[in-house]
Amino acid sequence: MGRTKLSDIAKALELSKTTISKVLNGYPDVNALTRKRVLDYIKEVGFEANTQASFLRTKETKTVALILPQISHDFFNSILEGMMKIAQQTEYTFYVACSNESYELETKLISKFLKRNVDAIFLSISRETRNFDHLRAIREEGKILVLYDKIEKTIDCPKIIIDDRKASFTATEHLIKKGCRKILHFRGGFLPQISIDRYLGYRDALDKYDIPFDKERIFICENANEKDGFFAAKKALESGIDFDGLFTISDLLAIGAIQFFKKNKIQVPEDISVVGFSNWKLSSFTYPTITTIDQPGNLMGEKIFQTFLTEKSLKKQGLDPENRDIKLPSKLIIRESS
Amino acid sequence: MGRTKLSDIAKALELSKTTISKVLNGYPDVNALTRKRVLDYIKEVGFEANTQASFLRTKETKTVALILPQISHDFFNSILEGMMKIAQQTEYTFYVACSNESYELETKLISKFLKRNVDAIFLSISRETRNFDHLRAIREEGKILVLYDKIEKTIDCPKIIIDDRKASFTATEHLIKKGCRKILHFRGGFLPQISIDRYLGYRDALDKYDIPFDKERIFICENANEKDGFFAAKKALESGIDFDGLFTISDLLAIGAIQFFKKNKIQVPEDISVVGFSNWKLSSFTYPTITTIDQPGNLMGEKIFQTFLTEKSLKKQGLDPENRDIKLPSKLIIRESS
DNA sequence: TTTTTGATAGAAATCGATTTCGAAAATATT
DNA sequence: AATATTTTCGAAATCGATTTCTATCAAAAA
Repeated sequence: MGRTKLSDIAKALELSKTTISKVLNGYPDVNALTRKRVLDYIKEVGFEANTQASFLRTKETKTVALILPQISHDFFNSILEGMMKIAQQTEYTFYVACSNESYELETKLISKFLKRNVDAIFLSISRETRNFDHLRAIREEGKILVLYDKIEKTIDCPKIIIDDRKASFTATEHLIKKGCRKILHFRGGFLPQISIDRYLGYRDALDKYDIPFDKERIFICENANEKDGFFAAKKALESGIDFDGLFTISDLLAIGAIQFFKKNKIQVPEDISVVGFSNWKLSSFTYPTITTIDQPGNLMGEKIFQTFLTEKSLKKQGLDPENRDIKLPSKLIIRESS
Repeated sequence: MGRTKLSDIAKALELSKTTISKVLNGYPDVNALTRKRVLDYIKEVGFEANTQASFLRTKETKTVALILPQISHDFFNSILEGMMKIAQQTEYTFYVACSNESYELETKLISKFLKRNVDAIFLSISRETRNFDHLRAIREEGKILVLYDKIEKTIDCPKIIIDDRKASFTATEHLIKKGCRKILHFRGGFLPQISIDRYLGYRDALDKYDIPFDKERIFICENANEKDGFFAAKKALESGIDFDGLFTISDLLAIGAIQFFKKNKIQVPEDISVVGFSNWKLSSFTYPTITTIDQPGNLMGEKIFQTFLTEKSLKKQGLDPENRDIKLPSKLIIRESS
């Protein structure tokens, strides 16, 4: 038996494959009555063209690939969730893969997906990535690239990001309004754009309230996890510099730091107010619960996919899109740690 | 330009497409020297056959689909993670989708993936699902089905599960050894096999230690989240029955219950010992931290994929596999709540 | 020397769709 | 009534591989 195919439909309706295909693809040279007859029958038997076979002529697979830098991360998780919700309603299916913050794996995955002829690749650049030729290759193959969260400004493609600088400004301003004047900042590495932007937001807030910046209060945490937070807090205490606030670029860093503070009888928020970033689910279950920035992951997932769809339709019309970057707003969630 | 294809290789080596294809697919009627020449050249230019085109003859897409019932759930997340790690090393790519515990969406997704001609579907059955015809349809189309975690015993296919009954036994036994004799059990609905098995494990432990079973101590929580845990605890307290222990089928239920207990000055673990299930990341950050059962999600993800591979190779050899179910061990993680 | 066999390679059909181009019929124009 | 134009449809080529079947040539057997 097997799945019904175009030729089955043609035979059943005593028409040619050509005509059926024309109806399917909206060609004008089909009689209105014939068209209706075909459409009715197709709906009745639930026919859909075989994507693999169509590909040979159309070069479209109706397939996209989402590459995440991490998988066990609430934010990337909710991006995945948001994208699923919206992509499942379309004819598209999507591959998911994880670069594990590795440049090598990232290039391998992209090459694999290009060989699979995906229509688009959605990528958040890995922490390790310094070279961007593999991204240009995507566009050279005529595929659509959408960068999200960790982007590279010099690549010509749509980019969906959180307004990190503003979010950081809000977080830092919150600490200032709580009375903090000596605010530590646990930042990420030097390269990822988000790490830079969050640092700049922190500086913006200090500037606005005429608080002198002291680079001794900045600590770099390459891996935004509890351990790094714990040790950064340790380094801060041992450095002898005084502090009354802490803004970290991840909730896990905040948790690690708070664990260290607890151990050393530094009370949160009495002695030091702490603000994290990302609104991990667990940040509302810790003791104390953690003030943080909520990133709209679901929304971002949806926007990525929608952006792909509009990009595709623009391309089909031969139009050149411009200013296609999207900045999503974030929200300060105030909890016990501040 | 475009990607190199079989005919390009044939032209470059002055051979026919046939011969190249034969080398690719291991046919014997190719001269050893010719074979080497082809293989060398293929490696040099990094050629791989176009999967979509191959499909037309072979009916294989080198594609599988993973359907998760929930996405924001640490356990299912680590399954995804484990599967990625192993699948990324193969030529396979995989689609991911989420049924959201909905029967309707589950059937839709399966039908979508079958239309996409995936080689296999990996499914954890949704909470709502009562009818299993859509699963039989997968096998009737000649595709491989692997059930994991939430399985249906009557379907003839490989099944990968955690030994839930034993895990529950261990968890309950742990409470008994801590001195509890009046142990509450917050269970799931009546249908999912895991809910039944965990309940049976609880009973097993009571039986072993000659503790009378009291059905008044069983509370059903349809949604294994904090809210349900909170209200189940409330109902337990209001029912007037006494208790000194609690075993729940999810960490979130435990967290919700503990929140209620805290509010009502019932101390954990002094007044009541609590054990959850799943080892969510957050269960080690709550106050108190939660004793729980760790499910090897990564391992399960790997096993699912490996099982598919062996199932496929058996099928190719025309062998009928038997006893292909895998039960994975779990581990009790003892923390402050008990 | 002739015939048989085995090893090796290619021609052509095929998978299931799309798309180009031409033919036939219906309609409009002169 | 003759011609031009539209409408409508289908034959056949095509996409990039696989697979069957046949052809060739050399070596072995007769």
